[in-house]
Amino acid sequence: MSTIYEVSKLAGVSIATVSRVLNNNKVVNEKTRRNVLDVIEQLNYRPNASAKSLASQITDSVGILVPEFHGPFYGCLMGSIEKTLRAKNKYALVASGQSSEEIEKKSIEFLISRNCDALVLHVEALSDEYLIELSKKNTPFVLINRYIEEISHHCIYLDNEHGGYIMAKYLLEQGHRNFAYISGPLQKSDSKGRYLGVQQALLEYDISLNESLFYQGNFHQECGSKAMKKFINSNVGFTAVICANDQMAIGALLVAHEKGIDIPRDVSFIGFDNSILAQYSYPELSSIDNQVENIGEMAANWVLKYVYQEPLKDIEHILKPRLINRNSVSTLIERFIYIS
Amino acid sequence: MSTIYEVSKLAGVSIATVSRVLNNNKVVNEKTRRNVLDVIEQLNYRPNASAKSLASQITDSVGILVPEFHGPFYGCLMGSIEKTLRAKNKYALVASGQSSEEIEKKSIEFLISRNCDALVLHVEALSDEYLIELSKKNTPFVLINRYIEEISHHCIYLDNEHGGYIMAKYLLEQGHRNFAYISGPLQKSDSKGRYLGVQQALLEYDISLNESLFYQGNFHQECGSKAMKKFINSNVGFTAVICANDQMAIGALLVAHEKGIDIPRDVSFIGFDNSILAQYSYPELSSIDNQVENIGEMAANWVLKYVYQEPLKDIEHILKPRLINRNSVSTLIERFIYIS
DNA sequence: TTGTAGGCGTTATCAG
DNA sequence: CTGATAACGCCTACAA
Repeated sequence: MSTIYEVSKLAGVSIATVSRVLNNNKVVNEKTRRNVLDVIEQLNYRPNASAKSLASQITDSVGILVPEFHGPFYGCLMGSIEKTLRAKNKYALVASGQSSEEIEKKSIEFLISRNCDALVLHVEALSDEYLIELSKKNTPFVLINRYIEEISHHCIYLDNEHGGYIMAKYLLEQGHRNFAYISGPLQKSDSKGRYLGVQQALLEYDISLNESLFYQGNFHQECGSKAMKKFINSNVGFTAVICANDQMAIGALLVAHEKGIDIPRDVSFIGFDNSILAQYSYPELSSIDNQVENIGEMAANWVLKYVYQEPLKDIEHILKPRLINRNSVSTLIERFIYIS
Repeated sequence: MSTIYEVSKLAGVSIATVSRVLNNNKVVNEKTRRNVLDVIEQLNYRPNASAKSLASQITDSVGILVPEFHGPFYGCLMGSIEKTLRAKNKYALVASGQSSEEIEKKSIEFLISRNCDALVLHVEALSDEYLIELSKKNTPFVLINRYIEEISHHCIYLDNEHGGYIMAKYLLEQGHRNFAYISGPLQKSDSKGRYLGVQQALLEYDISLNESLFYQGNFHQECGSKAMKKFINSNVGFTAVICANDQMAIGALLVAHEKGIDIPRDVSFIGFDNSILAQYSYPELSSIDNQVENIGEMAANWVLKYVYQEPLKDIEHILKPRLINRNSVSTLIERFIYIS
């Protein structure tokens, strides 16, 4: 691999000049710039990243920490971050935190020790205090899908409450009045937000959730199945099941199938996340888009703007979810009209 | 951030000695090592990665190139690679190739220019020639799920032929004799392998595939649906549909549902990949495990063994798929016995 | 067993 | 506008 010295020698200039053209420093004469550029091409010279980092304190790399790489959410998130970063010649260094406080902590140190210019964090186990403390250190970071007031400028997240609101609202508008709700773990802020949003919509119609038609799950499929069984056994009537994510919705669908329930004729279902599962389920599941790609892009833009001084317009910190309608919700209104 | 100089000063030794204890060089006296270690702890010293790389020509980072980050396969792959690497304090740098020859090429240069010690490549558009040429350059690499004879030592891949064989064999053993087959694009080696394996199993039973019961798709869901429609319209009888991946199987399932076909009573289905979709489909889909995690781990081990000289046992280059049985295949034999 | 000193390939400050 | 030259922080012969 050729070095800046060889370029300077062949071009008949000093390494300082070569460095200037490499970094687009305006002061160099157009003629010498051309000449240097030619030699660079000719030698197929590529600057050494380590040397550059050592001298400039900039690595052009940003660390991404997510709980895990598989699953529909994090892949998309990383994908859109990398794509956005990459367009500006920045590198993505990745690590998984596995939802363990210790591993998340270590991963952050791991990434910092690699001199990442910035971090994008989707952490679950780390405390607010730790993150607030981290914000006082040297490495800037963005926090995905988590809101901490003291460092709100670092936070980019989905408006879960609005998401919960629109999913319930939609069902209400279709004429549904009797709901079952499968929640995520309520100590998690996203679950809480979704639940609050749902309740708010119900409140507007003076409806409250029957206790036997509420189930708190952990976002996995099996909970959805358990929940559905509980609902059916309760013998309390309902026409729609609202699920805090798609996986639990699928779990519930499976049980409904087993029990011979016709979907959406007998019972409607709506999920959250608009994950790939929603498209592939039977029937295809109506769901709430979680904006994962936009969030990733926004996070990358945050870094580009505030860390790399790229001229970008304002960062949106709160992303709004949208309803994606498929085939799992029936309109009671139409049917009613039709029948009568 | 403290440097090696500060450590050396406080410990009363030279930086060379500090460097030695950092790199576990045996020659240093146990007492001075302890002392240095203490000071390192005390100062919370972390070696500067850029400086280390510049001096040693080793970055401890390996580049991973996959077509995309989302989807069930690549997330798992990256996850298992990162986990394995991470356990040995190596970093994962990621890039997406987007199945475009140009982008794949640029991504490789991108990763090489970052001084990756090695690459793990899952590329689709790049030619064999390019990769063979690449193998002559400085940066070692592993090639995932692709076999090129000239650089076979670099290749780690699934035995697709065996996978095709066991999926057909299993159905045969359950008494099925009339098959429909939904293939992937046959110019791709994995599709070809799976197809060959299936044919081989059929051959053992003197069965050949009816042309109207063959469909070449592109691994996406819609193809599965189209294929299923074609099969049904052909009016040729079949009791089982063999699908070259899960997504197409799901597409076919959807159509089967629409047509009121009872699965698996009327028709059995089997997929390939054992992706998350297989668990979440209705009915849960029997499938062939594609060993993605083992492949990722093996690739990382390849790098650890041959690039970082970690003492590891032999690398398996060909991974064997396994049958994962769920609820989408019926046994004709039992039914026959039962009826008679 | 330890220390000295040159080198890794850039960037950036000062003179010129 | 260009050129010397001192960092940047670490590794590694070579010497002692």
